[in-house]
This record gives sequence, structure tokens and C-alpha cells, in this order.
Amino acid sequence: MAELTERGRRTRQRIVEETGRQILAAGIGGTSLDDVRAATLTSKSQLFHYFPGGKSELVRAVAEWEGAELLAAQEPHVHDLSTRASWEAWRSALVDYYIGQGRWACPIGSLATEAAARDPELAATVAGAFGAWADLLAAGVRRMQEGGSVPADADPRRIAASILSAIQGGLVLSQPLHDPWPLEAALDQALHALDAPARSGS
Amino acid sequence: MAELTERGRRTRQRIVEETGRQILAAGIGGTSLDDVRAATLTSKSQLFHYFPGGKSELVRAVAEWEGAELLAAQEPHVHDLSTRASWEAWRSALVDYYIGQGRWACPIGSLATEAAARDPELAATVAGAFGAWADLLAAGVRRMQEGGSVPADADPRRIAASILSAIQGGLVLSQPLHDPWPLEAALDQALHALDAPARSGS
DNA sequence: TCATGATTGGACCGCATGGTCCAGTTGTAG
DNA sequence: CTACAACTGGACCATGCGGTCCAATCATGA
Repeated sequence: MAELTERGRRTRQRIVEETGRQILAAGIGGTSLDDVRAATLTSKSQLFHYFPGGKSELVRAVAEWEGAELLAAQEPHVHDLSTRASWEAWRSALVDYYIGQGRWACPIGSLATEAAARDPELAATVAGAFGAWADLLAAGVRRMQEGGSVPADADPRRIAASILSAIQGGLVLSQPLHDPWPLEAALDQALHALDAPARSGS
Repeated sequence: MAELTERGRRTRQRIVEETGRQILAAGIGGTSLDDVRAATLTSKSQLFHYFPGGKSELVRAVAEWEGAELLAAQEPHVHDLSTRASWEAWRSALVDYYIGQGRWACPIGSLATEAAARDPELAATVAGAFGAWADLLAAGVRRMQEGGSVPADADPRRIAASILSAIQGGLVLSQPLHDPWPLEAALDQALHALDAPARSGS
């Protein structure tokens, strides 16, 4: 690969984005390099030119890009989770991102399930994406703690993880039903952790 | 298939169980009929003898069996969720089932993610399995309501869905990390819905 | 004993897939 | 203008897969 020119970077990015779309819709196994090649109007040699490691390297690149994209899609809400209203705004935008735009699955979550066991390197990438996401949520929880609406002795990391789990698990239930209600119910229930009365003692 | 003799039923069951194991470890796409054939000491013809519809019919049979198996594995806890202590016992058994026995994934949840879009019939089977599971949990929540520890105006179905989501989502996070803590955190947080103070008014 | 149908073994087929290879084209720096 | 490297096109290959087929074997009831 050596160096990439502007054209090369654009072609590479086109491949990554299109592969991401295909994987979200059909999974890794359901996405063939020929599908990607056709959809991006490229050729086999280009795929292997930009991703010498073949499909697994391509999928890993997709995971990294989707991880960043996912956080970007939550702006500006995710950086201002200091009030209950901002959490609600974030929640609405997130549900719309998944359901309203017909995704019905999480780009990262679907990778996690499918490849956790088979590709350790991919698993690490996915874990990193989840970690970054959880960190942002935990920072928000901490802001709520400072405001006093969340008990000071609660662990922000655990609350963040439970909210993230609600999203992922809600999607798992919503997918086969093709109905957003489990996702919404799970997410709303998880957010109740932010409404806990700030009792002073343990 | 017409009629099955005792021997036939045992062979068929052996195929279903082994396929379930393979799918849990490697996913549907990562499970080839040859793998199953080798592990069960059967032949191709037997696979298609018992499952004329081919792989998709086999996978559907696996889904049905795993759904029943999953509920059976939660006995006797899941039929006695009337006290906080019984919920804790259920929780511990469940975490042990997934983590302690090295599963690291839900037999039904993994099917849900991988095949929701590709096989509508399988999606319906999976949705049914989730529904039966959620019904059991909702019945437990109702028992807690009767005992007064859960507000009467809460919707047991939504709480049950949120608990189930916590399990599924927690597993999604735990899988790539290979660490049970997100599952445990999510599940414990979700169970806090059972500790809500039974305020009288809305 | 014999006939019938359930059961089993395994060779075989066609196809899609991931991956290789090399020749041709484009862009750019000197 | 030219040389070199980035880029592109697409034919080609090996393999693994789902699925088909037919002949052999077993079990059972008449």
C-alpha cells in the first residue's frame, strides 16, 4: 500500500463504507467480496490492493470506521449528557438512528456477536469501540452525579455498561420482531438509573 | 420423513444437539453440514433424510430445541420468581449457565442477530422463543407486584423485556471482552426495577 | 421367511467464494 | 517528456459448500 494518493483514499473509503452497509444488512458471512466489488464499481485487485490481508483485514477496517461513525452520529448529544433532558434527546436520536433509518441492528453489535470467537483481532477492535462508547456515557453519568441526581456511591462505569447493554439487547429483541418497543422499553428502564433518589447514606 | 422409529428419533436429536453446539461456537455461517456430519458420525443423506428442507430447516429445528432447552435450564427458579431471593438465585444460575459453562453467548440471541433479516421463518421461531421467555419473567414480575415490592402501575411486560435485553446486551458486551462483568452489571441494574419503592401515586 | 419401509453410507455435482496474477492505465515528480 | 509508482481491470484458480442420488443395510410385522 505504501502511500495513498487522494484518489486512493477515496476509493478505499468507498469500499469500507459499502462493506459496512452490506455487513449490517447481511452479516459478515452474507457479504461476499464480489458483492462489494459490484456495489463499489471496483475490481478484485483493488480490494486486495487496499486490504492485502483480504476479507478479515477489510472487516477490521470496517469495524474501526463504524466505531468512529457511531460516536459521530450521537453528536452533539453524547458530549452534553449533563441533564435528564439531554439524555432524553440523546435517547431519541439513537432510537431514530437505529429504527427510523431502517438499520434495525448495531454496526458494532452485529460484529461482536458474529466474530467474537473466530477473529480475536476483530474482537479486540470491537471491544475498543464499545469501550470508547461506554467511556462517553460514563462521563455523562458522572456529570449527573455532580449535579446530585445520581447517588455519589454509584459506579458510573457499571451504569454506562448497563445502558449500552440495554441498547444492544433491545436491538436483539427488536430485530426478529421488527418492532422497536423492546429497544425503547429496555433503554427507558436503563435510564431510570439516572432518576434514583440521591439518598445520602448507603 | 413419514414415520420415525426410536432409532430415527435418537439420530435426529443427535444431529440437532450437535448442530446447536457448533452454531453457538461458530455461528450459522461458520457451521458447515460436513462439520455436523463428522461430529455426529452420520452421512449427508441422513441430514437430508431428517431435514428435507436442508440447512435452513435444520437450523430452525435447532432454534426450537434451544428455546425449550433454555427455559428448562432455568428451572426451578424461573417458575418461582416471587421473592427477591428467588430472583437472585435465578440470576446466579443464569450467569453460571452462560459464563461458568463456557458458552459466552445465548443460543437464541446469536440466532436472532445472524438470521433476523435473512430467514423470516427463523426470525419468527426466535421471536417465539423470546416471547415465551419474556412471559415467564413477566409472570414473576407480576408476582412481585402482588407482593407489593413493585409498583402496581408498572408494566410487567416492559420490565421483563428490559431484563431480557440486559441479558442479551450484556452478553454482547461480555463476548469480545471475554469478561463477565458487563453481563453482571447490566443484569443487576435491570433487576433494580424490582426494588423500586412502591409509591402509591403515579 | 420374506417383504416393505425406515435408515445409512458416501460418491458426486454445480456453484459461489476468497484469493492470485499480470497486464494495462493514470497521475505526478523531476 | 519520461520514468516510476500508484492505481485499475478482469481472467483465472483452488476449495469448500449445500445439495442430489442411488445402492446397501437394518428392523419389523405378516
